[in-house]
Amino acid sequence: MTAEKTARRSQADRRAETRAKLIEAARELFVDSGFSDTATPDIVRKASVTRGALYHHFKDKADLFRAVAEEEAKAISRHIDQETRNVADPEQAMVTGSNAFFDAMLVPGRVRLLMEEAPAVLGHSAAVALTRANGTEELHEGLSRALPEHTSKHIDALTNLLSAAFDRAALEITYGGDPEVYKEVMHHLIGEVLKGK
Amino acid sequence: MTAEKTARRSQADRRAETRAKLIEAARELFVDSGFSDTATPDIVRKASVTRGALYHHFKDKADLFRAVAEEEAKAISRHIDQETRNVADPEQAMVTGSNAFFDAMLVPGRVRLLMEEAPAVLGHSAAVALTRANGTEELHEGLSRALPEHTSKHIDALTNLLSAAFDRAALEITYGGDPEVYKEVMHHLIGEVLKGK
DNA sequence: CTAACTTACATGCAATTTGTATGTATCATA
DNA sequence: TATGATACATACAAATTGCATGTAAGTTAG
Repeated sequence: MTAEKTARRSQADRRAETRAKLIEAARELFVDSGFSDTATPDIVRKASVTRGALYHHFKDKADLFRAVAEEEAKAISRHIDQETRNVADPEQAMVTGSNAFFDAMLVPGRVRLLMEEAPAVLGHSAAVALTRANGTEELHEGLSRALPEHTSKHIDALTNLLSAAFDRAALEITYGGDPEVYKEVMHHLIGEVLKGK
Repeated sequence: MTAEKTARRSQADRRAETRAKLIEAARELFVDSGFSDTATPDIVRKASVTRGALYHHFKDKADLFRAVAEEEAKAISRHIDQETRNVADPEQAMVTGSNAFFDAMLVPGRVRLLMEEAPAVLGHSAAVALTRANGTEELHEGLSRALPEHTSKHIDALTNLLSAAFDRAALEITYGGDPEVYKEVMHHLIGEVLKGK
């Protein structure tokens, strides 16, 4: 039974554990204070490790932020995939996916991390690449089916712009906007686009 | 004739001049390196003033950034207002305003400052407040005329979401996206929404 | 089983950077 | 021209970052 009492942990286990502790502690502080107002000594204190561990696992502070943001994006992806997994109809998948997106974005800190901090810390390209995997497929799929006469470049662009609207809606909701209003308007928006065939 | 040879400048003139120098130097560096990778000693060196002057005029580095961003937003506003000034028809004003927006956003650095850095440095609310004055009136006006059956809350939200799409389009264009494609899709998007009456 | 090696961390340090406190020059005004 | 206010200049203390170097824990060849 592999002697479970602290002794003789495998390297992989040690590694995974301290990485996880760092990412969790960093997430909390980045959410509370933002990237540049969070100091590495605070992070490691909260994680109960040393700065040496941090710089062993991550290239620099921004690299740690990247890891945090990636975890967050993956969690969102997982949630959306799980919700839409059994929805066959493309149009229904868009609705379900959209609701799942808003649902996932309610988790405290996600908006702050992915939409406010990430673009500045990682740059726009890297930031959208993170959320690129979030329900975009369902949206893209639905749009290209509904608008077959459009070129793929146009569909891509349209997906991108609607995706930006989704992001803004989530942003406004976390800043006190009425969730129902924004969801309705968002669905209205998509509805009009789909109708426009 | 107020002795124009460096001597005896008015306080207001001194003030305005060093403020302008600081804002201009800071703008260049913030655009090139981002907010947190720009150091105040570099800013004042480029502006040919001292750090004392900087902290006399601005509360802190973020306050200087705010001034830079405000200047930028005002410049955009001026350009849009100028272009739409003589357009009476609300629907035409939306088209003209939209083109003016994209035009204004082509000025190097604007996207970086207002859309990438500002949300992280000033927070989302302050950042959107800056661009709130940018062509939003034309958009809001056009939408509420075309969709009279919607509540004002819904019109506000719709304006906000379309505004986010505009922003994303400008962002993608500066990152190499095809301007024509994004403009077309943006106009298509608005067209569908207006039609949907 | 142990010596050699690799990985994971710990600690100390040097360089920047920020904001402030305090001093000085320039301008306005009575 | 004296007095006050405004606009800067300089010095400094504290905080922060990344790296360099040292040590311990884990892995593997023989």
